[in-house]
Amino acid sequence: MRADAARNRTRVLQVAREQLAAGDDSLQLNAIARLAGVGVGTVYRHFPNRHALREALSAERFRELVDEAQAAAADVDALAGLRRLLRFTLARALDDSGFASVLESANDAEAQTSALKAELDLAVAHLLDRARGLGAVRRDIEADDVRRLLCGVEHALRSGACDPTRTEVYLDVLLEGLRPPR
Amino acid sequence: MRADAARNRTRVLQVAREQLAAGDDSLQLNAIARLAGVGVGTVYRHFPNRHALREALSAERFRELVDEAQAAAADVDALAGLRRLLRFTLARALDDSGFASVLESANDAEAQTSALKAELDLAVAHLLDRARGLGAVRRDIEADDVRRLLCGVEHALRSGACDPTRTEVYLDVLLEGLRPPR
Amino acid sequence: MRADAARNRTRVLQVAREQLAAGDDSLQLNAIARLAGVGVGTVYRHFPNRHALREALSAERFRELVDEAQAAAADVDALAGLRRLLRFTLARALDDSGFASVLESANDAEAQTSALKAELDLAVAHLLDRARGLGAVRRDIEADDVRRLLCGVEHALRSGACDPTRTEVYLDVLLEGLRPPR
Amino acid sequence: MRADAARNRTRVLQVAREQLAAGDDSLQLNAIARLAGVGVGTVYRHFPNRHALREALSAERFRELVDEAQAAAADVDALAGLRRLLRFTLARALDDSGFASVLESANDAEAQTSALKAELDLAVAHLLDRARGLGAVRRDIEADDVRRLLCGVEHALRSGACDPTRTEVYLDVLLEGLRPPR
DNA sequence: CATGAATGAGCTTTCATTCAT
DNA sequence: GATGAATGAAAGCTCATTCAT
Repeated sequence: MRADAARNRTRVLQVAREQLAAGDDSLQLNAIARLAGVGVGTVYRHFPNRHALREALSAERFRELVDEAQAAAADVDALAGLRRLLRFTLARALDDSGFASVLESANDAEAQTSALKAELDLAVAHLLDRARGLGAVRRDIEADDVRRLLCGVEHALRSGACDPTRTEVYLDVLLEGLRPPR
Repeated sequence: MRADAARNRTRVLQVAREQLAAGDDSLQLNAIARLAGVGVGTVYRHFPNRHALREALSAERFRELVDEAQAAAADVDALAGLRRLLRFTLARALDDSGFASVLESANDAEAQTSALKAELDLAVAHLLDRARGLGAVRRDIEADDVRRLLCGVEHALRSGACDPTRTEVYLDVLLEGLRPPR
Repeated sequence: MRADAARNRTRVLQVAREQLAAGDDSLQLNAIARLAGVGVGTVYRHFPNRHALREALSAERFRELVDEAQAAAADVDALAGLRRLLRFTLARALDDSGFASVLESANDAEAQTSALKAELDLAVAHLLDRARGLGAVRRDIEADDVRRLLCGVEHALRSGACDPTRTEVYLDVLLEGLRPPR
Repeated sequence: MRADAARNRTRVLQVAREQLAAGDDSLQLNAIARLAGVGVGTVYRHFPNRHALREALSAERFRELVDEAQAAAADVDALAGLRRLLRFTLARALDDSGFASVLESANDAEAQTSALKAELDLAVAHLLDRARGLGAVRRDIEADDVRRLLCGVEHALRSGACDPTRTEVYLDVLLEGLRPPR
């Protein structure tokens, strides 16, 4: 990538982050372009739509999530690792709706996002396999399902007053639900 | 309500339904007004925003859901009733995203919707109470939680290819998750 | 027209005039909207394109031209009237390129412009008829031709350094050319 | 000029001609570059703007016009030569708006164009001188004026439905107008 | 209360031009 | 000199919402 393009890309991401920090989730590409001192065309070239921008904004945190998942997969106690990973992911998704939407979307704008998602699902698949060995996870659930269900829980938590006790309860419901039926 | 007002309201709802049936979920108030041969202002008077319109469109089906919930609450087998009710609700929400959004929203536009929701939650509360007596539902879950979690599951199902087997699995995960932890 | 619409229309025209006075012939609808404190949509609603705006800006001066043409048609000396009218029109067209483009265009955006043009051509037709009676105008030339040829002369004058003596010469060439061939 | 530069220049001109032949008068430098398999920068190096490209595209036909003018200047019947030359030029300008714009412009992009124009004006000046001797052209008209007035006539013909009879009439008006006033 | 023209913010595309490589 | 990705100004459309009539 050309140096000036990289510079502009960085400025755009920086401004977008400032907007989010200021409590504006709308990520209006026009406004961002103006604030970044850049033409709209430049923003659209780098990020063809809002979702692509969200993906770029989430890339770093997604990388961290993948690391976390890999650590969890290597945990001695698979069940504890699973619980910790889901709690970690849920907290992050609740904190950052952009991140949640990237995690949930079935249509990635950037190949890098799909790659990260694949890496995540791979680590989670290992984790699930080991947990299954302990009788802690049912047979008909894959990494993909866990990701989707977790986003569902995040959704359920968002729809209503933010109540920290609900977070723990819903997370527990999910973990119990993942166990093989009695 | 004046006779012409009632007529207009009916026409608007009818056109909105036609639009949805034609596969257009956008419910653009301008377009609906035009197709209904009515001013935009008239549409806005009856339905201050898209969500209010969705509520009106869902009222009938919501009423049916409440009936179903009351029947389930009266079922001899509370657990079977719960499962049947959740499956019924999920099917409806998956079939009709407007209905799903009304079911999920914490901010009702119309008092009637809130009333229906209260009636629903009341019936579900009874059902849960009885199920709890059978050891089939954990203590820290209310009717409200069930509604939100079900919407979460609906969300999880939507995010990805429509796969009927997933519907049953996710529903099962939810029901298992609702049971008291082992 | 609604009072607010009329107000906005007026403001837009006023700003457009200011822009022209400031030497900016580009008539950018976005810029005008901004300066007029009005949305772009409003400008586009009133004036679907730049040409429509030019027509509106020229309406008054076009009306004056029609009056002048009617006066010329009533002149005792038809030939003098014709010469005076052509000189008047040419001066105006050279002074105001927007006016010239409205005068020349075959595709009017507003019906009012077409009406004015018809009125102009009617007056000129009378004038030509009388001049023909004096042997001062050839048979195969209509009012429409005179208007187009005058715009051609304006064009010829514009293409090159502005030289007042050329104006008189070219005008004379046109008037001599309109006479019946010897 | 380097061999590859010459090759590129040729390819660009060829593609531009194909575009014009296909009815696209916009001569978009980006599109032409793409179709020519060449960078935009290369097109801009050869032709700093659209007008420069038009001049290059017209060079050959302009050369032919100059030849025609020199032939006319050598014609025994100066008046017939003048008429023939004007008719020839007008036909060419009407057929090719790019050619017309090059003929008309007061600001040539390429020195070669200015040279051709000078050569043209010289031949026309001779022709006019001889015609003046026959009393067929007024004193206050130069070759430059004839070129501009002819472009004016072309303009007048373009503004309106294409009507071959008008071409002859307007041309006649011009020739009559060029004669000394009675 | 009904009406719908009017409003204007926002979005996205286009394209002439620049400039880093 | 060649290259073409990158730039950003401008254009003009869409549509939710308002408000004069």
